[in-house]
Amino acid sequence: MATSNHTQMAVLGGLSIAPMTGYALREEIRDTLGHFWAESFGQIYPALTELERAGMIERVDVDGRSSKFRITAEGTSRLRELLAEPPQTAQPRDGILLRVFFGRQLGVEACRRLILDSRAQAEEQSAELNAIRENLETAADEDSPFILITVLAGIHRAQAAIAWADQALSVLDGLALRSERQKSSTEEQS
Amino acid sequence: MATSNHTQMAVLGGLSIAPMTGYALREEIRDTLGHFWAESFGQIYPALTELERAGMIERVDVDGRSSKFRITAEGTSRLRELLAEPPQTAQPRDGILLRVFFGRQLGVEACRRLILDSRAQAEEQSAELNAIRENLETAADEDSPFILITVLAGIHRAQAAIAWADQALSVLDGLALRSERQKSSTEEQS
DNA sequence: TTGGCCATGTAACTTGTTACATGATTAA
DNA sequence: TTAATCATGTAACAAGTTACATGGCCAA
Repeated sequence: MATSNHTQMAVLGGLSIAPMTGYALREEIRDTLGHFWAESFGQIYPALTELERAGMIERVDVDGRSSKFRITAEGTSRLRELLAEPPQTAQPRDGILLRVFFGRQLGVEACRRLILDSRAQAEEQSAELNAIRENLETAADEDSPFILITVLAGIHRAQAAIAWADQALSVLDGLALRSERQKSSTEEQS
Repeated sequence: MATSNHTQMAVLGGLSIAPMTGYALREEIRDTLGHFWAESFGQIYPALTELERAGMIERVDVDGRSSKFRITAEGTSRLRELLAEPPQTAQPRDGILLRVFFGRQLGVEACRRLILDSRAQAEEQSAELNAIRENLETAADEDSPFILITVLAGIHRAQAAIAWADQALSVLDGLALRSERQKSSTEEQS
């Protein structure tokens, strides 16, 4: 499979920060871009092969089984080219919202659980990112302000998810209350 | 291509609200789930064929070139089954954040433009969804509270995107200021 | 000596988009 | 009569995940 521009972008971008092996690249991407990006081995290794063939990256520190890759001058200009392309926003797909949308079929209780779970996850994420944020705010290298901005995005999103969950739960409470009243008024009629 | 569970979920879900043609289904999905879900014709038509063969949906109003589909009892129970499956959150991929992350390569000005664009989009989205929200809050049918919850999610996200953009821009301003000062102090030294 | 991590790579599969082909109906 | 919209469907392509295969190194 020919690798996508996006994967090339992530790979070249990673190597623009420091030379490393394919394995380390995956780890780096998972740990630092994890909250808004993902690449699997099945993408990274073919991308490395392709980029090397095109002279965008080169091997250094070849030591038998493993080798670090370094970005070349052509690679850097290719990276800048890719970054300058307009970002095509992928179609959003949110399994939780899809389930909530059809909540009448799923049932109020199951909806509540879904929302509570996603709230808990957002809390966790927010805490994690805030820890990273503190380190970044004192860092002085050239990359960290940009990294900080992406972390702030994650924090805002997590906070929004929490606020949404609370509001959603109160809507569901109102729903439960209403059906409760309906039930009792039906009983009175009978 | 065998259709995915998610597409089946969306198709069965759509038909659980009202019987309609494949074409109308696409429109409905685009217009009401649009801010968190997408399906293309290439997914919908094979899914309809498959679901019909499995007895989950059936044709009504066949009029030569077009036919409406209605969900059957088996279809409804299949839908409930699918909805109850744990939502697997797809790997997030945000092209804007990826570009900002490598902002040192992309340049501060290009970053600013990206962020401003995404802010404008979020403003638009927020306005659109707020209009929908007003209609939903007065609606009284059984589906609308759930739909309202998904709309609220979109509004919270859009607001978060706006707040993030403003914060990000102020980080970039600080960066520009700092490099400005560095330049002038270098000039003093020379 | 065994299990875990580092490291590389491939193949099969799943998922989804886009472009194309076709044709009816309807409004300007 | 011509363009837009409704409607259905397929084929080619693109993108990405997962599982598998392989093997060295190191610590308990």
